[in-house]
Amino acid sequence: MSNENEHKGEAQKSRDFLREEIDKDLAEGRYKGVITRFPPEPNAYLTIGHTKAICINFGIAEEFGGQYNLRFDDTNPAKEGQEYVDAIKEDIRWLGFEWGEHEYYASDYFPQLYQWAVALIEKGLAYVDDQTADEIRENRGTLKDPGKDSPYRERSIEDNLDLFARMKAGEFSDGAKVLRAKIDMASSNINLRDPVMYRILHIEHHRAGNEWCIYPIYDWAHGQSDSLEGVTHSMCSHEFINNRPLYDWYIEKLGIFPSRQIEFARGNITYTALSKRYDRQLIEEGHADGWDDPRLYTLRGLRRRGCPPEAIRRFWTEVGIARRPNNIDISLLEFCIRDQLNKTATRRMGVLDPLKVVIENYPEGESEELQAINNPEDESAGTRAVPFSRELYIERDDFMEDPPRKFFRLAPGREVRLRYAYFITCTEVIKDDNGEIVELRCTYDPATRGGNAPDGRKVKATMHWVSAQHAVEAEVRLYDRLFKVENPLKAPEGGTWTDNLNPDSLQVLNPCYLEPSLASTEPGSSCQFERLGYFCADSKDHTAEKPVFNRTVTLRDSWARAQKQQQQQKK
RNA sequence: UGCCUCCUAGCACAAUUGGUAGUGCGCCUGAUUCUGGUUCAGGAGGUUCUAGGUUCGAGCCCUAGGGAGGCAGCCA
Repeated sequence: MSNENEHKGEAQKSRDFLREEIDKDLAEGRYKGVITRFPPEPNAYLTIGHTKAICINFGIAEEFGGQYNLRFDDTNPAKEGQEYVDAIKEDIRWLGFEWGEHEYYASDYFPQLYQWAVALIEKGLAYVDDQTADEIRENRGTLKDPGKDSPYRERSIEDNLDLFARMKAGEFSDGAKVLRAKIDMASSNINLRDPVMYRILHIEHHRAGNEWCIYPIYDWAHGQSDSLEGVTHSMCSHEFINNRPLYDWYIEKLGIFPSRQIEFARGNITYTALSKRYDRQLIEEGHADGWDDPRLYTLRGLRRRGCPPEAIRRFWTEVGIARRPNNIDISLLEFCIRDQLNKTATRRMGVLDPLKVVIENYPEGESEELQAINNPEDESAGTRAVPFSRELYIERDDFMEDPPRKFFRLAPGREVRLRYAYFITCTEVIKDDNGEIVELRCTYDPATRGGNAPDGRKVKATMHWVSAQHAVEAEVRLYDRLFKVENPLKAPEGGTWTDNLNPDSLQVLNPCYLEPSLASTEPGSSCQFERLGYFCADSKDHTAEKPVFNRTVTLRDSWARAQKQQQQQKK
């Protein structure tokens, strides 16, 4: 009671216009409760772009104690299929929403839609048009100029009823006729220039089979489906704003439950090309490895990359909702991923670019186990044992022979801490004929076991390491942004958009050396490689014998940032 | 050039509906730390697209202009 806001969580963020509109509708008694829907077309895999609509529709319904429906907008059998239905359901569940019994299909409404179409014909509000697709397009006019009435516009109701019935009966070939709403060919809103309601398609539907050869167009199916389901708030992206007058027209003329469509701006994200068309091209041309390529922003790709679903939901609440065009910085998503994983991911040690270290005063052939904390942010995660021995691997860039002033890590004569283990001091650098460093000789201080010096002396760096004889060999895939420019769809002069691809978006490291506990990681699960980043055991290729990890995102790294800045200054 | 929507720090959004601008991310500084992570403290950064007008007072209302995006599938 002391602070009501504390219990509201996300909802206490200042209210966006959608929630305000719903508040108003409820207060005015326009609707008694809240029912929303997410209406995917089952013709592609979901991307992070779709999840904004899911989070808004499902999230708001949940918040208002209402109901949310998953409805497949399966009105175009030419492009749709069951495999997408299954994939979409799986992806939404992974995101964290459960629609329960409220799973619907526009195709289940085909009979009702047909009856309503007949009703509109009877009211003189719809007619069968014999014009070809080209003629219809020509007569629609342009953005500036009004359209022309179809020569078939004034057919009698009887003729229309008869023709429409025969369309349904399969008497006509694809494209021979359409049913159109009779509205206004001179409307400044092109959607109102006698929009097509039905087209003839002699194609089997993945659910309705061969029962139908006429299929409703989006505008004619969508609003009516909303109404049938009692959807109160049909929240969709901005590009449908010009369709709203038509949405309202159908509902009004039919006199059915008045669902309300409200539009919000879709979320554009820097460095991404969120569209099935572009993803498909990337896959077909081999720039990406399939719909679950970890560099893609499909939900399958994100999942395989190791992005937790909580991060995606958090991302959209951080972004907020507005009507203005936007371009969200991808680093906000990265922040959400790190923040989530920081709280939940167990810590492990893994060396990606190994440099051998021999502890000269550590007895040969011996080893011991040291206790390491699994997650400093979560005490309940407990501890584990990590083996230590005379020969170790450390990260190559944790050593510099001739370090600059602010480099705190290992260097000749310098003492650092090996995490959870000992202080070591570098005594000798061994190089090959090319002058390449191949090995370091060090000594350790047995008194610092566990990582602290009894005499209280400090070191400036703590480094991760792996015992050579106990290490597990693994492949690690370092993913980076797929594109090197913020807006990948903007082709460079004289080139195409794929010229924007980042050639270094995937770097495969092999062999990497990981602490032994990592071999038993479950495919798909995440952990932090200390000091490096968050990694995820690959859901396809990872096995105990041959571990494969994907880098989800690096840790924030102020040292790397400073380095980068220095390099840029030199230029 | 028609219609629709929009314009507030680098990015995304707020501003109790007319009372001289805040939040998160990003950036910078410092403290803490067995992760150059986390956490904490502090800081920089805005002519609220422009110009007029109404008003004691305008980010908000009015007028004009500018800019961005969407719309001409028998796709959704």
